[in-house]
Amino acid sequence: MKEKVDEEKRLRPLPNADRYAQVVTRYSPNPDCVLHLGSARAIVLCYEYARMYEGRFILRFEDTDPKLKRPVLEFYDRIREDLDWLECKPDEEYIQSDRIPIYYEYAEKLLKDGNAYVCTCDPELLRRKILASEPCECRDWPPEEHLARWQRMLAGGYREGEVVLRIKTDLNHPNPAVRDWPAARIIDIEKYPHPRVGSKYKVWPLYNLACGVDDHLLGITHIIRGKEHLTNQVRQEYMYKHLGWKYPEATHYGRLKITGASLSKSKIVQGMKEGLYKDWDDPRLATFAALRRRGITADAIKKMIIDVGPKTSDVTLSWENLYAINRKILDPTADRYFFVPNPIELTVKQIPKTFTARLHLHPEHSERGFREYTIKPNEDSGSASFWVSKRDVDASKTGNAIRLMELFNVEIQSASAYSGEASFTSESYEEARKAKVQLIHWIPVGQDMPCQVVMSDATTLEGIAESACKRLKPNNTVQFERFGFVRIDSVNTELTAYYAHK
RNA sequence: GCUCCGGUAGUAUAGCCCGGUUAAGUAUUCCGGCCUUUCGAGUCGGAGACCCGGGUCCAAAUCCCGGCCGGAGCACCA
Repeated sequence: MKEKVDEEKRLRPLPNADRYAQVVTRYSPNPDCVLHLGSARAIVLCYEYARMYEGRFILRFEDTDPKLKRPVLEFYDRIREDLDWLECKPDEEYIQSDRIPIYYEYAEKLLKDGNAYVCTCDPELLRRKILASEPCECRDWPPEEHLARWQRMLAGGYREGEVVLRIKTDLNHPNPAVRDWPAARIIDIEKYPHPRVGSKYKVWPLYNLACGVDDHLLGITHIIRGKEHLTNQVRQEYMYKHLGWKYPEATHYGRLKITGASLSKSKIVQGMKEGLYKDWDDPRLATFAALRRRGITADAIKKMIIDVGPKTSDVTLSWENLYAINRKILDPTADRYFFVPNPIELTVKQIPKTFTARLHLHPEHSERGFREYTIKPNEDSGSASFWVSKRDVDASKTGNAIRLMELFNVEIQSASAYSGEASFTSESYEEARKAKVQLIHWIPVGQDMPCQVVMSDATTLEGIAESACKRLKPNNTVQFERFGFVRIDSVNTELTAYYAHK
């Protein structure tokens, strides 16, 4: 009784899921770049877990740094599009820059209860104090004083860098990074206006304040994020304690890398600025936009992420693996067509009659139909011309037999850089098969269209596609036989396709 | 340097918490056979791993200690 056949790999259960009425997860990107494969772990895991427990999945834009990690308007939509494409549609969406007053409210409460303070110390001095586990001179002033400073902060009575709101923790905490962490600061908002709310707010919450408050307010039960946030959990737990809240269950997974491609936002942005990449979907990038354009399916990405799971160790994915998953998805559905890269014109002589070739769109699904080509030899010479790949002709030396798939067998007589000559030898497939001759694909000259394939290194391969490709539509994913799977990008008088993988 | 994590075949993952029929399973990869009018798919077979050293125990990938290696954090970033 081995019922392993259809056993899809499943996610391990979420910790303490049964303690909550409904599981709520969130994905909270900073809209300062497009999404890429590195983001997939958070997105897919959050979404899939929410689905698995019939819970909710929330998208929350964390755009509270108008200066250093400046949000860019176009990315809000691009991120929504990416999530859409991944079929990880959020049930709710929030934008932190719309919620600034809420963070102010909790900052005030923290201040009032003496759990936070507005520090006016010199940053360098403060740093030394904290490292030495000593309070700065502001820390122990009465709450009223700090509340007053806070009001002055909001009113614009301080300049950028002069003050910072800090949450009291434990000055003796072994990790200096959690001691009295900063929660809000002033931004020179005239100089660095926020793309959505402009110069409306001078005081901006830092990650732990905004994220911590939101996770509680939005009812997040399970936080799934990268392990770079491990100490943020420790920091936020102090704030939760001050506020009398219970911290959600938190899972911190390791970094995701993929061989050969950089998953660093800053490098992607930099490459774009320098013009190294034409666009966010440059095939060399591992952005979702690029993967999509290359015909990598959202399902393949999801499957791979579920396979990887939420472990804390870093993983280095390999493209081969992604391709293998994608190929399994594409193979049953992709129609087959002929594409000849680096074509040469092969003239076949002594063709005894008119041939009609019927080429199935899919080898295992004949019901999908076929393409049909009629080969009518020239009345005088008895010859006809085909586009065939130079590589195929080169591989079979002069005198060798090859078979044009589903058509007839020929013998190569000569070949140069751009053309070649061959003569018809027989029609029978069995004969070719017995002799184990190479089967190659072909396109009748005249029943063709120019085609270029953009490869994964952004180079372009010029060639010729069969004329049946004229009916293809952008976004179709097909297999060019003996070449690989491609996604059709545009169809006009010529065809442009993006290479996915073999 | 300090504070934390983690190390199973090329890659990824299961097993570890609750030590013992797993002589470590699965996917991919690679090699070979079969099949196939694609260099795709399918199918059959093969190759390939518990970081190292101690300890506990009848028994350790599993527990303990040390080392090595890798990663994360140590921002008025997220």
